Amino acid sequence: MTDGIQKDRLEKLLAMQQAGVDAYPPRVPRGIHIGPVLREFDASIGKTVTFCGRLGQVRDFGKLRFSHLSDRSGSIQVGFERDHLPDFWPDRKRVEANDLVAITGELGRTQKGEPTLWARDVVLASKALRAAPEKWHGLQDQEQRYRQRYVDLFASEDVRKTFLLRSQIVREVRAYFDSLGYCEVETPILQPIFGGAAARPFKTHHNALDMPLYLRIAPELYLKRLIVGGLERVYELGRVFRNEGISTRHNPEFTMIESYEAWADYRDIMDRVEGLFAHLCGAVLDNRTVVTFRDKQFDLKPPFQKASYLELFKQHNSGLDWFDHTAVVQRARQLRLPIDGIAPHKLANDVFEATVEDTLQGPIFVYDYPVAISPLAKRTTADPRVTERFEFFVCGMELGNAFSELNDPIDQEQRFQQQLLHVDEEQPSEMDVDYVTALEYGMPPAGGLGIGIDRLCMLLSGSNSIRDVVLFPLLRRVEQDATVQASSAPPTPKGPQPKTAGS
RNA sequence: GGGGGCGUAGCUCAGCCGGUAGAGCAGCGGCCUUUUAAGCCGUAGGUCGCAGGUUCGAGCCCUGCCGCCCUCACCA
Repeated sequence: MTDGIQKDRLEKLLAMQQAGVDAYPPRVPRGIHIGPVLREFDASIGKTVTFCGRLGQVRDFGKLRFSHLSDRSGSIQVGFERDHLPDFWPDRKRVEANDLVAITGELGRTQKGEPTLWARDVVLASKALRAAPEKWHGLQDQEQRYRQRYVDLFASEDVRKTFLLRSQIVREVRAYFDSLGYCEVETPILQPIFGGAAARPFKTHHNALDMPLYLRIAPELYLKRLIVGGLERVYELGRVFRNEGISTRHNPEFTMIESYEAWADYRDIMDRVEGLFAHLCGAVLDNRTVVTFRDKQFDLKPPFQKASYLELFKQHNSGLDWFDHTAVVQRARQLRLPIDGIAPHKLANDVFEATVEDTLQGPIFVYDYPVAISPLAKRTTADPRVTERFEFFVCGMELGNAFSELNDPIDQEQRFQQQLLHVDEEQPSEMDVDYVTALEYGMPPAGGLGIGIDRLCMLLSGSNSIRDVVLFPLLRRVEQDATVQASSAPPTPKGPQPKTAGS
């Protein structure tokens, strides 16, 4: 722990403590936010205020010192004058960049017009024992940015802005569904049978019940039980977990919203998606509709493009029929896709993803997916091989998935049976019988929707990696420094070391 | 899991052909009451990711390992 602590800072701390200063006082004068004051600064000149925040680099002129003080809302210059700070002056060099302080002073401007808080009282709120990253370059090391997000956040205004934007997006997504009469619900994260998507789950165990459990890969099957129960419009915004690869678009735990609306079909849900984007552009992008993502511009103003899944498949595979297995295998071979042991419908979808997905600049709705890859969606009346389902894409990235929910219990049971023929790690090994039972009690026609909130945030904030919109992305654990372990647990001379909490 | 790149002072980065470990910022001492990447003078600071190997000699070459980034595969 003492590894990164700077000796000089520790010495300053000790010197102040010996002089009777509490470097970590229980409370300090509470201030007001800097940002609002700066926005109407001229009206505040001459007033005495208190600001609390983190101190920036000090510019020292002997009897005069300047620094900046930053809080969440903004940053203002602080002027320290010897003649106005008789009590603080002896400690001036012990309170330095990165320390947290509460400063009371008079608002004014310098000769060059810079808004400045002329300090009259400085209270140390918390002494920092580590230095902040260099002001000019900031924190460049990606790994350190993710592992020590707290540093990244205070060192970079852009990072702060991104996560404040995310907070706003989440709030406005909720507001949108709330405004349509949806109610927010919470369903189990620990599930005895996982379902609602195709993905490998995380497995865990409940001791008292001596029962294996899975962390949910989707809330879908529980939410539709609530539609059976008559809640009519529900959504859940929360974490799901998929035990799969990590990439710039995938984090093992991610946030998604799923919504279900009774008496609606997938066309209605398209309207919901467009409505949501319109709402978000208004509420979090100041009515901008064009965003820059991965060096391209995308106009999120509805209506979005629409294209049929099977048509797109044909277009990008020289007229190939999705259902012609022999031809699909041939094409897959041509594309050098893995073929062995892949179920026909999965292979055909692999070909779709390999040939079509990257071309979907969007925003675009891709609609009417084959039933074989849509086990929970209702068939179209025109073609029973196809379902009323759409996904929507921006920049080749899938943002969401929606369909007219299958409410025919007999069809649903058959499809579950069908899935059990191709059991792999991504499929539950048993049927969710209770879900079928729920459908047997009768579920109204309903339209459902799932949206990846992290990806939505990537798009709206222009972030290239999901890790830039997840505060603490999953990273491999690094072995703690030996000195840390030694100081946190007394060494035992023999026998195996008990594992410390968190290991 | 495959391919590519990276890891040097608290931070940002140099380091040639293998020959004493470098700069800027931050720190410390000094000067300065209008700076805002302040300036000037001085000073201190290193497990070169870890472990081996080759060599008279390794930050540099070789092998293994650890971690991160990009990319492909799987997925949303």
